[in-house]
Amino acid sequence: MSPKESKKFWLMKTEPDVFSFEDLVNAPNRTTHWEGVRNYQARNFMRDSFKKGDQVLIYHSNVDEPAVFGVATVVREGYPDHFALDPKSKYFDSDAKKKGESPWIMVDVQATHRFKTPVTRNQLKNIAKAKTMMVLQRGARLSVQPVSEEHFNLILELGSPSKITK
DNA sequence: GCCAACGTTGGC
DNA sequence: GCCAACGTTGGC
Repeated sequence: MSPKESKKFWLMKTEPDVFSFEDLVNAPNRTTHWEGVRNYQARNFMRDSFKKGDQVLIYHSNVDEPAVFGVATVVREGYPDHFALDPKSKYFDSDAKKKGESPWIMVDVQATHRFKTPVTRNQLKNIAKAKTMMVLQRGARLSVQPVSEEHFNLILELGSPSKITK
């Protein structure tokens, strides 16, 4: 991939009932493996394009007030999501089990900055420069998506990030 | 809770 | 390969 095509900024959705930004902050070393992505396009981003040091906006979906809560960084690049092979996991994939290997990919991310003010979807919808963000488009279900540097910086300004030091 | 939009599956 | 049926996502 040429440098021009490489992406440095991403957005990842999570349902906070399942795993919230604070869960990430409270995880050992503020780091977790981002398992359970079961969409090919999202997987391909993690497999082919995620690089160490890339920055990721963490977005809460499927809640009353969807919003970006903070920033994480990629600390381990794509590797097989073995939860697909574990019958006890909610992310079990019986086809993968039959083949004996997982076609799914996860990455490790570490929380770096918490927003003093989460940047809400409603807020973004009212900002002209943000309207083209993928996450705001109607029917945009992709759970891992690229974000332009401009949009990333805009959201950082809006969120007043503070570095997490604990 | 509703339902539009989307991705996947499978019959043909 | 088409496309209807189905299951899921996720905003509202």
